[in-house]
Amino acid sequence: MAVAESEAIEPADSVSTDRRPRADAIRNRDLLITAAAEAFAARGADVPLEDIARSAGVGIGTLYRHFPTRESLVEAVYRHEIDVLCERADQLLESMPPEQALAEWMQLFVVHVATKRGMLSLLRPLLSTNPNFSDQTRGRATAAATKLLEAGVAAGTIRADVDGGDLLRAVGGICMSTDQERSVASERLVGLLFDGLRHGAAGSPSATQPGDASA
Amino acid sequence: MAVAESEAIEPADSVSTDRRPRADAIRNRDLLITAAAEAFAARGADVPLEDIARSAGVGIGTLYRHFPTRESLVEAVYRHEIDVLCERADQLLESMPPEQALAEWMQLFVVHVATKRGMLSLLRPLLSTNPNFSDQTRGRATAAATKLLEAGVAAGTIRADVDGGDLLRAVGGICMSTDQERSVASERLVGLLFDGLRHGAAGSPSATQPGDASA
DNA sequence: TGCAAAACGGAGGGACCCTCCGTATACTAC
DNA sequence: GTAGTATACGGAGGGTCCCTCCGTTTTGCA
Repeated sequence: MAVAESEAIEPADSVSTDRRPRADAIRNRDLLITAAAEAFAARGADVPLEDIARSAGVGIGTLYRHFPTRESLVEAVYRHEIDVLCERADQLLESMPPEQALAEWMQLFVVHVATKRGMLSLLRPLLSTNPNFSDQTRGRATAAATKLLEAGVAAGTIRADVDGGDLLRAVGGICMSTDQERSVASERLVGLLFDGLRHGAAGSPSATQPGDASA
Repeated sequence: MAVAESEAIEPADSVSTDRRPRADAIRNRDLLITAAAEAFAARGADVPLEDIARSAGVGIGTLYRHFPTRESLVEAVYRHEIDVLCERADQLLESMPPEQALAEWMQLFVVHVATKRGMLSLLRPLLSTNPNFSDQTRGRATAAATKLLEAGVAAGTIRADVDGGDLLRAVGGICMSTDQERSVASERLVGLLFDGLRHGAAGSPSATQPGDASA
């Protein structure tokens, strides 16, 4: 999985007083993020940074130049994972019916959370002490979820009384609560949730009232 | 603050196949717990264990013999803090009217949580992966809270519709949510909570219904 | 008072962190 | 193409902390 476009190097409107980074710098940064994502997922938040540098094929000095602290690396990995997830939402919507795209995306979300589990002990303090970072990432993810939901509502296959924020909280909550290694349970529960989203859609025979608490 | 009695060395009913520890071992263990509590509170969960050993006046080898892992030390400190808190509940009840004892104890609780804040990042995983340890400590604390409440109820100065578990959750929740360094806010909120406990006591002029949500 | 068992202390090897600076590489201007 | 320079790379090395191991000391019992 290539790191996506390294988030739009430089808006043209800014005077180029600070130049764009050199090509090798961009490449190495991406290699590091990819290697770090794998390492955190496989070996937890305490992986030696030297191992990450090695598996990315760069020197330890390069790692530290790009990411002065372990937290900054975790942050970059997290941001990148959110990027990928948002991007996939668009791709899925283009290639399949909205409700199927939504289902796929929710399962994708589970996988991504499982991947991030290793980083969790570092991610939590980061999110709680850094509100504008957490707002930003949450906002992006919510927007993607909303887009998927709205497409489903427009097609009449998804109920209209759930918004992106709700969906994210529900899926996230399920992933967090079933905190065991394997995510099979999460996948099943998220599937259940998805069925709930179909239930009571405009086109469905058995529409329920908004706010109805029935399972 | 001396470490209390090193939790009742050995019940007499067990055949002394395993002897009681030597006096210096007991003393050093207590010194280590005291030093660790201070160090964790002052410098967070990452204090070098060597510093703790030094400030306890023992060698690093001694620390490791008593507490093979950092977690085991954290656990011992936590257990000891709970001990002290429970003990103080009894002392307070003997030396002042029940509702005053309860008020004092709640404030004491705030101070103790503030003390433990440094250990929190190690304590959380410990509590969540080790259910019977958490049950045990929670049970002890709940018992102390219940005792204080019941004494107040018997005296007619504390309302009867709150149990020890509720109280602990409420006070604990307040301490956790106001997660800033200083605990002044916690102390004020806990004071507020205490006033709520007096409100609607048997002897109070303005009794409310159990379950009444009014402040 | 003597003697084992128990406990102590800290040297030392290993893992990891992070900085620093000599070397290599990619851009730019000509 | 080429020369020059800002930018980026790599990894040696010094520092911190971890944890084990074993010679020495202390304690409690007979």
